[in-house]
Amino acid sequence: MLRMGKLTDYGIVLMSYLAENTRLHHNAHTLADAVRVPLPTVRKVLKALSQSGLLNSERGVHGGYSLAKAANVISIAEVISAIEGPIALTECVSEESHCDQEVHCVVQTNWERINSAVYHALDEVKLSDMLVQQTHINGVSPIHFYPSAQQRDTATKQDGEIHG
Amino acid sequence: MLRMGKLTDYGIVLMSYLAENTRLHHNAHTLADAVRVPLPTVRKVLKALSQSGLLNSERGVHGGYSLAKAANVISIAEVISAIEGPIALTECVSEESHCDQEVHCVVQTNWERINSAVYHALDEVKLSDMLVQQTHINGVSPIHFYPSAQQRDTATKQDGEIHG
DNA sequence: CTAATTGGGACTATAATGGTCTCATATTAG
DNA sequence: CTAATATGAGACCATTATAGTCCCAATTAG
Repeated sequence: MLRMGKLTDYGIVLMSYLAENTRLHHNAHTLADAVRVPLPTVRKVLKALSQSGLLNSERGVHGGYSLAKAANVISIAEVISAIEGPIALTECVSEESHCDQEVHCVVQTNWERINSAVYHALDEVKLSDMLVQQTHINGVSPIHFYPSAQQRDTATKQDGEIHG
Repeated sequence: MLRMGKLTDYGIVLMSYLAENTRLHHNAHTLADAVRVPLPTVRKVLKALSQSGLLNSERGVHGGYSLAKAANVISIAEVISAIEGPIALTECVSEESHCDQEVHCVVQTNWERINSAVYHALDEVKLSDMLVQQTHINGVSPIHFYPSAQQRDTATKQDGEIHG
């Protein structure tokens, strides 16, 4: 399986939630509650998202987070990059890598071709595309991403995967 | 970084090498030597590739491996799937997953959309695309994927990344 | 029968990830 | 001005996944 971290998973869910509920006031606590993910973990993700400029953050008593751009302008590639770093399937195509065997390597250019294909694919999918197909009216009812606390607690404990 | 295992990396290099040198006889030892990757590891990768039907294998004294299909028919998606398993960025979209929270999860369908985009992108890149842009004449001179054993041993040891 | 080769699977050390915690900084309310 | 609430930055550890290695069975040629 081509791997993406759980944190990135959380990130997309959080962004989707924020895109759905633009009216409400969102802080880390509220979001952790809505998304049913432990608060410290949610904070970590939110931190990364705001550092990358995808979220606006405000400190202080009435601080919180909000989308920095419209949902149809934010691509999934951006969200993934914000948390996983630049999209690159192997080390050698990323900027910081300095592989000793670089001079001898012939595969590099072709790897960039693969990465480019993946990046463009992810860049065409926008955050707003994650919201469609919901059976609710006009954005009034917020998405129910996760089971309620009670449901989660009564469920036979699996491995904590947040969606399945 | 969106992660792909090193073994998959080796796999693509091996497949590329086989595509370049269809004439030669290839066994695990020969390939390990050509690609400058430890023999046991190469064997592991070759095993996975032949199990997925991308390589034909023959046992016995003069056994070895050869491409099961033409290089322009084998997609990178196939090679990746052979080693990493089905291409899925998160657990929930793979077949075997059985997440307790499945019934409550609304994000799933949209995840499939992302995965589909990535898969199609990788499926359009063929193994033959990895061979172009080489400055050699008509496939006579084999690709020099890796430094010679001497070069590798004298190089300051990094983390063993095979290309960069 | 012996040598060479792949097939299948177990095993271990290392590295990456997820998750948590603590303190510093900022902002508002009273 | 102080207390309360919120984010920012970063250290820390346990768990998990991966890479890499090794062993033995099965197969084939000479």
